[in-house]
Amino acid sequence: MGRTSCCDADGLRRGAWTPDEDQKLLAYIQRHGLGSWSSLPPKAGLQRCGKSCRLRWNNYLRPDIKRGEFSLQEDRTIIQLHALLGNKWSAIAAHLPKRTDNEVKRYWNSCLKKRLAMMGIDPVTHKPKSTILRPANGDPKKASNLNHMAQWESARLEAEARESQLCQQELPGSTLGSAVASGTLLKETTIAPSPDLLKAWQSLLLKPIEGRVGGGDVCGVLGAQSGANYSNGGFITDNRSMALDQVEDHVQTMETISNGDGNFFEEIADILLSTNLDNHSLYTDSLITSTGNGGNGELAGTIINNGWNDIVSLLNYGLPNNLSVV
DNA sequence: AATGTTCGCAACCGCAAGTAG
DNA sequence: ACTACTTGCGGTTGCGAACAT
Repeated sequence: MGRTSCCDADGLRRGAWTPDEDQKLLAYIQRHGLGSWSSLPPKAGLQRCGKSCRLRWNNYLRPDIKRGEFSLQEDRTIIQLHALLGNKWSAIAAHLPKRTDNEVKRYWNSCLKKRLAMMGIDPVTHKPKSTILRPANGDPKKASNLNHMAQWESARLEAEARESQLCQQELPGSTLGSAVASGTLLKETTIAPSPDLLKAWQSLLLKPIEGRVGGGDVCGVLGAQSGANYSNGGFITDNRSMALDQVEDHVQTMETISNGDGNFFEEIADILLSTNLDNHSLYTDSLITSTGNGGNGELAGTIINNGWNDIVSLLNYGLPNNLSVV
């Protein structure tokens, strides 16, 4: 489109596809299935490069493509996965049945990004633009955690509001809303994670370990505690290594689940519950021990706990009803 | 009605990773 | 181990329709 292309040199066509070309490509793939894209065009009688054919097929001709408006559920999934994965459009699209990465990307750029901006949330960082949360004790790391929580909570509340509105409008007397709120929908949804989602999840789990000195994102409060003291290991006890083992076990479990037939999110929920995260036991009690300034431990535990709640929110509120086993 | 602007969409480009020879 | 080729991905562009002035 206005630019020089490799196709031009070969005298190949470019630009919009004609119905005739679509028909030729469709007919060829129906007859021979998918194979080498580079050798397909001449065999199919098309004067296109293989790349162009692949794109046309993947973004338009594939029979399992859903077109039209995105549902609220899809909106929510995109926003939450984008917060988790960033611009990994193919990974996000993998969790939206029948949607292409191109369409998800376009929808994000043309619609969702603006919507978030209007809500005062930075679509890149997913953090509130003008934070009402002052940096805790002037510590930017703590402020970062609080901002992160704020954006998650904001998205969650918005979704919750819409859900409840839908329930009232479409399903009077339905228990859907309470099911969503209580997380019981989790049990009814079978879904496996994409490798990217799994990776993101693992990084969340391991972040407080790897980044214990410098601090991190959701759980980076350890660094905010007292970087200097942690850097010489002064407050790390045996309990800590036990806790690390626990976390690493969970990561291994996650990998097992992701390879099996289990319900990924259900298993995660079980892990979270079995680890007593609600009681801050994993980090507050095991990792943050006698710091000599006790109050910080409580604060950190609260933030960490909220961090986990963010993830649980993703699991509970972000589960699209229409997703099936990947 | 004419013109300018915005938006939605399809398609292209370049890069990186994977694979075959 | 190296190279050439293929494929997948994310960013970007151009076109046309819809909307605003």
